Amino acid sequence: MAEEVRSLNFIEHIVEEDLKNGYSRESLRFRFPPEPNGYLHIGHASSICLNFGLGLRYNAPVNLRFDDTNPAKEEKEYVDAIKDDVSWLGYEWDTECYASDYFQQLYDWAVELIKQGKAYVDSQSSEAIASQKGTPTEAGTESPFRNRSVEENLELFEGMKNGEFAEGAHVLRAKINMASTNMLMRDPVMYRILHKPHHRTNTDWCIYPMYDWTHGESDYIEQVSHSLCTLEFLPHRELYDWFLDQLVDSDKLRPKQREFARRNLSHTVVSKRKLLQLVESGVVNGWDDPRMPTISGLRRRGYTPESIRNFADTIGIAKRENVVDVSLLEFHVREHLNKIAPRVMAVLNPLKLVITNYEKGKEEWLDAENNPEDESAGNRRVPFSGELYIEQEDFKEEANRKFFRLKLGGEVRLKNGYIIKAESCTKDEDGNVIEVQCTYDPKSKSGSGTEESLRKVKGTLHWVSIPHAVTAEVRLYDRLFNDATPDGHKDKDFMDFINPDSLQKITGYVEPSLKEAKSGDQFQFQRLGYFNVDKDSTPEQLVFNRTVTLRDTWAKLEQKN
RNA sequence: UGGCCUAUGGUGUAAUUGGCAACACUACUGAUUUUGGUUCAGUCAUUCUAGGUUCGAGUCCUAGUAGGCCAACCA
Repeated sequence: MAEEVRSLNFIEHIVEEDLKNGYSRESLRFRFPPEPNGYLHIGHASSICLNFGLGLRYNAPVNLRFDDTNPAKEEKEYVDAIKDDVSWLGYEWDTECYASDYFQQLYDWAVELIKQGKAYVDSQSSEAIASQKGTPTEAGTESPFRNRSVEENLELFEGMKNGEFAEGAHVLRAKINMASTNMLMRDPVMYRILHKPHHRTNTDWCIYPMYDWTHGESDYIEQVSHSLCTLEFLPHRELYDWFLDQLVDSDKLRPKQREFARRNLSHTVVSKRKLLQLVESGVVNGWDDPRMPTISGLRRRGYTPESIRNFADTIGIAKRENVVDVSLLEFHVREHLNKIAPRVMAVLNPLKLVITNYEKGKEEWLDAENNPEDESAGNRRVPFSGELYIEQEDFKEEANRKFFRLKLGGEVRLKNGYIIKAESCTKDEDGNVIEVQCTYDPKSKSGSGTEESLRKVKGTLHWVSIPHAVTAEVRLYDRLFNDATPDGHKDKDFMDFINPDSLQKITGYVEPSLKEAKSGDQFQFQRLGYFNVDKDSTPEQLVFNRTVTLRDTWAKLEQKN
């Protein structure tokens, strides 16, 4: 067993340091805390892999906690989708938690804060409160309600809870410091009135705690040791700590918040608003469209959990701005699929090839290796006949020596089959080649062991026997955006960079072994790319998605010329 | 004009905490190959700038520069 030496990321360094300074290994606990207001995307995947990866590394529990404090935006549908996605990525959470389970405890603590004179009910409009907030360079001014008596605050807060007031009538604020250089410390709102049913607590509550007054406290209740979030929450840390200061019991673990940079993927957008816009404008066909950077989209596209986990592991975690090139993600799917995907033959851009010296009506079943990378994958049989499809790109009447494919008078091997020689071709009135006639060498059959079968020819083509071919709908996906950072331009909207050719639906011809392929099955169409069976697929009408093409050095060569 | 964070090849991350700048991807060479795939070998850096401390600085200090975050009854 070669021990892989991976250097620690800065979060792991922090944990190691804490371990050295008295934290016990048993006290470690992490959490992944999504708000159930949308679908998880590749950015969340990084966070999931970070937190659950830490759990695996330290054998520590990881909670899946839903940060469900805003009933206006949240739905059960999202809770279920999130659970699905985390599970699919291959992780098991210790406890399924909901911030809404802590509403009563949070309320009791808030009452405690009021009694200590550290929180007060403000009865101004949100606009008035905002205008008193000040700016980053100017201190704010104190609310006229800041010094209400404890009794009055208690009474009003209870009234808020009991539904005696309209939305917006009052809020509960922490009494901290209106002159703080940190805007978040200027008497932040802890509770607002929302007469909206919650997907779990229904109408039990009509006041809802804000993020800052929920997150750290939830971490504390769950005894999470390290609460990891993205960098934009860094200014929240002071407040996170202030709230904890008010209520932490010295014999219990005190959670700490640490921040890392969110990962940005090139050629994509990830904000919920923008993803929603893509869905609603019909640019894509839903949240799980294979072009979407959502986890469900990636899954439908044919990405494997392993490939996403390896990707997350490779890009690591740090604190600086970043744009990870999508080619790294593509590398990881190819790497994984190369090991596990059975090879099959499919022709997507057919050109008819007739073998003139092959006996009319004859068929043969040729032996084909399922996966050269995996001996245990075994073999299958592929039907061969005198009329085949090959790719149009694989034939030219004339070409230079760099062209390893079929040209008139040239030889090529048909994968798993015979060596053929192109003799002539026929064209339509526009001059397009519509059929190629060739002859084959009957002694050159692959695996037959004859001298002729061992003969080296430069090119090998994939093919499908026309009488045996199964037609299938094939969806060729490409990047959704033509720009590396579609939402990184001040003067242009990200929608301006939509790639109009991100989806091309064609009819392909596949070998008959694919007839039984089921939704989710993954294949390598040899020389073309990796494809999976879409959920739209039926036994009558197969549907394949192209996950990613194979690396194509020939295409690059051609492009240069 | 305030506070805070960040800066290492084209990209992302490392560097035993002051000791030969490493790994992966991309790109480019070449070898192997019944997938122009895979695999294998190789090429690509004034560590943002300027000073300083030190035998020695990516790492420490000072001053700049650039980028990011912060004024929701969102999370």
